[in-house]
Amino acid sequence: MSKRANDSQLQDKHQLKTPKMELELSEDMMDEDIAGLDDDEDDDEDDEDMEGVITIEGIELDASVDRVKDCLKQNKIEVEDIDDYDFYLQDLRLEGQRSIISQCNLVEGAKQQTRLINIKLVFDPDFKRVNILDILKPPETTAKTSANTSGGHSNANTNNGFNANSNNNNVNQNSLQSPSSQATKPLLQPKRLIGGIKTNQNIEGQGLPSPGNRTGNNGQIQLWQFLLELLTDADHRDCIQWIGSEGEFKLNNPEVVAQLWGLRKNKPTMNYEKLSRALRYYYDGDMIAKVHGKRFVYKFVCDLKSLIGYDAQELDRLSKILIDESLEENSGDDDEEEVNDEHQKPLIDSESGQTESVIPLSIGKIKIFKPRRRKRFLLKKYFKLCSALLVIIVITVYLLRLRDSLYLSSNSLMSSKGSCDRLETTSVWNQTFPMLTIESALRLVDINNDTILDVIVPFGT
DNA sequence: GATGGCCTAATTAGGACTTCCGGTGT
DNA sequence: CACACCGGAAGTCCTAATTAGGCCAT
Repeated sequence: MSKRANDSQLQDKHQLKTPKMELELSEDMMDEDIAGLDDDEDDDEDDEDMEGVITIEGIELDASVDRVKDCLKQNKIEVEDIDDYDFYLQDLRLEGQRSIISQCNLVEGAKQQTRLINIKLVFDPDFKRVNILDILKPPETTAKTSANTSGGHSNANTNNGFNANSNNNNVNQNSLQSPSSQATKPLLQPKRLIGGIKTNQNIEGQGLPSPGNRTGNNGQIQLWQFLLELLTDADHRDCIQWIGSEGEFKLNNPEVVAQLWGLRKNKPTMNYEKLSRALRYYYDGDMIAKVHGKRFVYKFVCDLKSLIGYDAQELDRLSKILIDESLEENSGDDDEEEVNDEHQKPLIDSESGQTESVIPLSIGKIKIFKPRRRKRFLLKKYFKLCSALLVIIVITVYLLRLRDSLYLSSNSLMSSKGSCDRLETTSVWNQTFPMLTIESALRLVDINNDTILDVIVPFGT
């Protein structure tokens, strides 16, 4: 709501600043690329205060690592042997020729929402490694403009753009530009995509088809995702926050969290009692567990690192960095009064459809894992069933033995001859068998009709 | 007329909760 | 006693998959 207002204000501001540029650029990118670059340099320095971070703006959605390398070369990045560098996205090594997006599980819907992306990366010379920090989506207007102008962005076109950019030597603090992004640079309001979680609301909000997986809960945000989102959102640190570094988090204000959850799920009557029930369903799985003895404290017991690329500690740290970063950006953004809420976007952002500022895409290493709740549940059920069967079998055997013993005792009572007090063996017949292999249970049968049970030791050959 | 392809609507199946409630523990 | 917490049971909502039926072309 307020974010939306702020974002739109910001966009308005930019549009007022350079209304013409956008139009002209749409018609003739090449010329404006250079102009746009000059115009952008100041902004870039404001944008990128993090050390060594390079942003490539407006590169094609399906750009490969090699393509990014070309872009870096053409922008004269001062890194030796860039070809020797490997690209990593959240510890996942990316293949050079495949598109980056295809290697980080971008859903179909995301492809339909944008044709250009911004890539934030940082060099790690020690390990000859380029770490992709963020994949960002330019705002809707940018994407649309780009799409319109291109048949727009063909490859030939983009090459020109990078050449035009080669004036830019201050790479560490500046953003690199692809031509289509330069056209709209003043409008750029990058949206963090890494770790973004798709929500149906947002997709629908964009009037786009739900991309879909086949998990049965397609497109709907799950509670654990929502909690992660809140936990990485600076706006909600007062109602929910990490405690410790082991994935524990506390609902400082459970009712508020529940209301937010209800808001997201369109359940106005949601409260903590219901939310906690939903949380308890996670206990059967390996997603979230209760921290016993601590009120309103739960814990992510899943491997967040493999799940979303960050563990709890990193998420907490990164969200703090985001806050700091945003504060710096705000202080750098001297002349305008509006607050840029971009920094307050959660790392795990599946912001509701009400705020258009974030286009949530399942990109990056987010994979929607099904909690193994169902499986555990079925196993539990199976175990119960087996236990019940076992009990029945034990009882049956016990009853049978009881019956036998009763039968024996009744027989011995009936035969007044008294009980057996000694054993005597008598050879009835002799027979040699080649081999006795099968042994059965001992049986008591009255073979010679003397009313005394004979012991049968059955063997087979 | 038979067959196959395509499209659409209805049905089914399953996951993830939501709602309610009785009970337990602190 | 209040309140957090637990877990069973039934219901809801949503989506994907499957099925059925109609239409059309060959």
